[in-house]
Amino acid sequence: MSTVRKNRLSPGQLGVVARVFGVLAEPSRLMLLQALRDGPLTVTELVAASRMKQANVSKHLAVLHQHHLVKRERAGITIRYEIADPMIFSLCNLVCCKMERDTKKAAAIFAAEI
Amino acid sequence: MSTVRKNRLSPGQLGVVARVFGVLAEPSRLMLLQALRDGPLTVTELVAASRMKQANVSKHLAVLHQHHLVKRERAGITIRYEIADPMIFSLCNLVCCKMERDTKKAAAIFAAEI
DNA sequence: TTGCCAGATTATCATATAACCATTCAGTAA
DNA sequence: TTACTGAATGGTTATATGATAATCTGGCAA
Repeated sequence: MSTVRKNRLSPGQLGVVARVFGVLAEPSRLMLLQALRDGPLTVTELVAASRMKQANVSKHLAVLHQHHLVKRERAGITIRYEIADPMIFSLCNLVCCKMERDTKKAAAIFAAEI
Repeated sequence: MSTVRKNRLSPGQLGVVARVFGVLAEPSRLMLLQALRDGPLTVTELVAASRMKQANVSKHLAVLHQHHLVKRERAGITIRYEIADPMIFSLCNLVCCKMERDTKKAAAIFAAEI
């Protein structure tokens, strides 16, 4: 594992990585992922949870599924989506912690100026 | 710290997180970050390393700087950029490891692309 | 079969952004 | 001051992506 840790990535690999980040670069999709954090949900439930139109939810779910971030499973007439890779939450936590650091830093600077 | 670990994020916070992912969703910017991995570089050096036009490099650096992913420092007539937060590499490693896992499942498709 | 419902797909519009070129700004030296 | 150079900025074009409405599909029940 981790042949990537030392070596540089090729332009092609960078493209793939960028693509994954691009999938996460949408608040609507992050909201859907967050809604799925406690377990699988159907599309209808996600529509209710996100206050987005059904077509919109469906499209975002398609993008997430395409990049293997969610799994789908038929349950009778409905379809249940669930998180495919908990790594997503590690990613979000890293970014959130960074946000907190930046905020504290900004607050400290602000306080120092007064 | 990590008040974020349990709670849901507000739409506003999701927007900020998405924004950071959006900054990383560009192969050109990832390439610049990768080039900066071993230490600070000037804009000219980055232009050479990335094979991009100077204006393009400058704009991407501005985006990275705006989101506190790189720091800038004047050195006489030149400006040296450097990584502001090594967390970036943790992010990339997570995504790369995920790629490796996914690739094992569909090695043929990925190999064809390279 | 028909009707219904959950979900996917399509078409269209608007917005966002990257690449390129030319220009401008800022720092240094003569 | 002027000339030179590294870096930033503006404008334009092309492409990509998101939101919405309307339509289509596929499974289930009567």
